[in-house]
Amino acid sequence: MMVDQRERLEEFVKVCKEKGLKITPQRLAVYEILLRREDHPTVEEIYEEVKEIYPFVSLATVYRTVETLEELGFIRRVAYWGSSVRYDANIQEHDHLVCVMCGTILDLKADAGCRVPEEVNRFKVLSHSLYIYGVCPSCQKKD
Amino acid sequence: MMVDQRERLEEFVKVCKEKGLKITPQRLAVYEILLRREDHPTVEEIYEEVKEIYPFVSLATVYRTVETLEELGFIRRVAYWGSSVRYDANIQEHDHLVCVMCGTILDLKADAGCRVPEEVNRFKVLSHSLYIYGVCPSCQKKD
DNA sequence: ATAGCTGCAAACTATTTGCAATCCC
DNA sequence: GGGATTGCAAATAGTTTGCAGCTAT
Repeated sequence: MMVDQRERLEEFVKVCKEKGLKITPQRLAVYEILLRREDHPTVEEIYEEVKEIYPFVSLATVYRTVETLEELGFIRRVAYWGSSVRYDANIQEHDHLVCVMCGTILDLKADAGCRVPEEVNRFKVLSHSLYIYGVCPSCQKKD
Repeated sequence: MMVDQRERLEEFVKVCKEKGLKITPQRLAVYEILLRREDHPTVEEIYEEVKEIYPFVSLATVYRTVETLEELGFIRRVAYWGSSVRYDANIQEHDHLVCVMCGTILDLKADAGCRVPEEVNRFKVLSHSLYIYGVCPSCQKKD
């Protein structure tokens, strides 16, 4: 697990070098945080965590960094309900478990068994993901 | 199809009366538009269409109306990629076909065969939906 | 008559952008 | 050194809200 994250980080450094992008501490921090977290944080949440290490970081930088990471294909924007975008460093196909009360989104390893054809309604299919909506254990208690 | 829409509209009127909500032309127009359209419009798009009939309608009213319709369970917010929320008057369980180029979202009738258990990871499951991402025919041409 | 709605404008929240100073390679 | 990146502040885009007048029941 840890090893995999390190590999991903090294891959990121490699790709940045290839593209002439600079390896800044802020960039590494944002990607590390996203690799470590499993709850698909918002940009604001990533910012709060980066600030613990680099107190002078600006929110705009975090926005620009996630944009870069997304363009390079290292992270994905998660389809969401709430008012802000959430990001996910797990770029393999996987399903999502969404709490409709608090908005938390967890990854589900196993594909629930959907087989999606390469073409649907004349759309060229690129990927798919299954969203399961429910109430998480901690929100069930609140009720 | 038309009949079904009329039924839904009558049901809406009935529920409004029960709850002491007023049946205003703006409300009916918004719901009618959502029933008729199959592309999950944004609030702005609904507003543009309502304006054709009621030129003095305000965007805020459309926002308030979709909120009401959502609370009453007549429409659903669709998980989305773009920057604005999209709404869907089809409240039955169904899957979505999303164009990653233009953001259009189409409904897919047939369930792709996912069987989701009632409890996953200790979440109480309420519903689920499958998102298939791809490129729509018209965006394929643009490339 | 009156509670609920509407339109307007102002407020808010999330995100993007321009720019001068700064930092990696 | 020099282009890329950053932090700040200002600008946008999407959405919400307060309020006075209007409308459906």
